[in-house]
Amino acid sequence: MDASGQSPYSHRMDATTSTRKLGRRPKAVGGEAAREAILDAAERLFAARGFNGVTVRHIGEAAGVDPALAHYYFATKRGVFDAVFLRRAPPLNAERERLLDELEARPADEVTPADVIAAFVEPALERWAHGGPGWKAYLALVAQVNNTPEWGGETMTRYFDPVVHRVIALMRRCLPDAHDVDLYWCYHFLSGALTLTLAETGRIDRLSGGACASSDYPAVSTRLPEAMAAAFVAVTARGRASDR
Amino acid sequence: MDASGQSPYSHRMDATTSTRKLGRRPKAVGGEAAREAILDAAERLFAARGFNGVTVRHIGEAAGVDPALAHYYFATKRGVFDAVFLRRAPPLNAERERLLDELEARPADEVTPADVIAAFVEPALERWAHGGPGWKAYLALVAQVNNTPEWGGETMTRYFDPVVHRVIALMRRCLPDAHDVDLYWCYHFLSGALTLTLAETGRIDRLSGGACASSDYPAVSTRLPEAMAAAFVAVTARGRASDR
DNA sequence: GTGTTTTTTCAACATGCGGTGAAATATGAT
DNA sequence: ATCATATTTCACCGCATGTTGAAAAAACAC
Repeated sequence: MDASGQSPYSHRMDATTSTRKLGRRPKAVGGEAAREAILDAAERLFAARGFNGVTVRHIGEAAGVDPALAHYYFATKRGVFDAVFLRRAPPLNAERERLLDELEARPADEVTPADVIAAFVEPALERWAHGGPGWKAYLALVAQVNNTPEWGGETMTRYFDPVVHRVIALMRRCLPDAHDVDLYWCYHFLSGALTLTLAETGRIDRLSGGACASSDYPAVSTRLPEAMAAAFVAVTARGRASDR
Repeated sequence: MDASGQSPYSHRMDATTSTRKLGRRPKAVGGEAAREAILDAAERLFAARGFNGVTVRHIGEAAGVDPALAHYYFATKRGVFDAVFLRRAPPLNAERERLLDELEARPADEVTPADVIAAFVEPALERWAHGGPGWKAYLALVAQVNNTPEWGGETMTRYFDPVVHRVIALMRRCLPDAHDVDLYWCYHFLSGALTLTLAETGRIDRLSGGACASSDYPAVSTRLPEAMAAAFVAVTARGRASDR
């Protein structure tokens, strides 16, 4: 379709270091700025209204940019969405891996289920609370995708399964008698509790008559690991007669 | 706009009893059949692809009906959605209320947190497992709305808050030392775990390599109340120094 | 049958959609 | 300045959208 030498759509995470020196690829700072503006706007809009509730024109307008630029950089609307989803996954997972490394280095009897859960949820919760509106929108988007039938499950699998497998493995280590099926189901419950929190629908605010706030990071940070650790312990405590 | 005597869009839950007798309103059985066909098709499509992922033409085609009929019966696409959401809420909540009545009639020390949770989740899980594809789609739709920012929280509040307040009240009765804030947050986690289950994304199937199935009703029914009851107990066990 | 009302079909509307391709502009090397 | 490339703008395409109003068909009362 395009006869130009360089195909435009590519994830260039590099080139940010040498923006002003010469080299064979100057690339332009203006280009990257527009690209990021599109991603930021799309991130916020997709999180608020879902993939089908947003148009390329909305994104362009919100980013202060011609809508056709979205196609120039990402080829298609779905390409914009994928780029949004991809952008913040590596740093988030990297910190999760780092915390899991620390736990793995400790003796097994010095690691509690709450520690493992905290290593999984805390990197997300911390960015959700203190990472700025971009992270907040991104995590709400992840939460939304996690609860979307059909392609939701597959998308989450692709981006987040490796770290989850490590969480399960660590949990297995500190709950040696647990059946794997129980561990998977408990992770499933944990995942649901976490993603509903990140979605920040405001329902708990209304339900509690203002006693609780959807955005209350300390309230979640102290209760979620405690609650779900108890869930893991209770469910895996005894041999189970039924199923499998 | 319309000069005819009877405005067409109205929730007529009556008239089903006297369909064949005379009276001033014969109403027609064909009409109700088409109406239900539209709701069934819309239910399935909205659950699978979300409000904005479905068109009125899709609904008409899936229902085997002219798309304009959707406007004849429900005035607008949003009207179809609201009618879908409304249709199955009363029977679901009615059974929840019935089970909560039973628990309320029992002495407080004979009701466990797991009982209260089961009274809340079991009516949903049972229909999800054995209620047929209509209920399955409906519950997936509820799950999706529950995790939708902005209007998701408000919609859920309107339809489901009364029964949730009764759940909290019963939980307060069997955990007398609990702080209300802790109860609300634990309900929030429970709600997240339940709705992710009902969304049935298939993620746990992939994650577990087939050891777990998203649609495994006994697996959920035995574990979810147990897990979340332990969460309630653990979080509310002690006086909490932080927040509030 | 006639007449009335409800239900269904059909064609069309204004608008907005994702996407395209060429022209215009900016950028930087030589 | 000149040229090549990267970026941005703009007009436009074909198509799908929600919705409408009038006509046709069916259902029913008499």
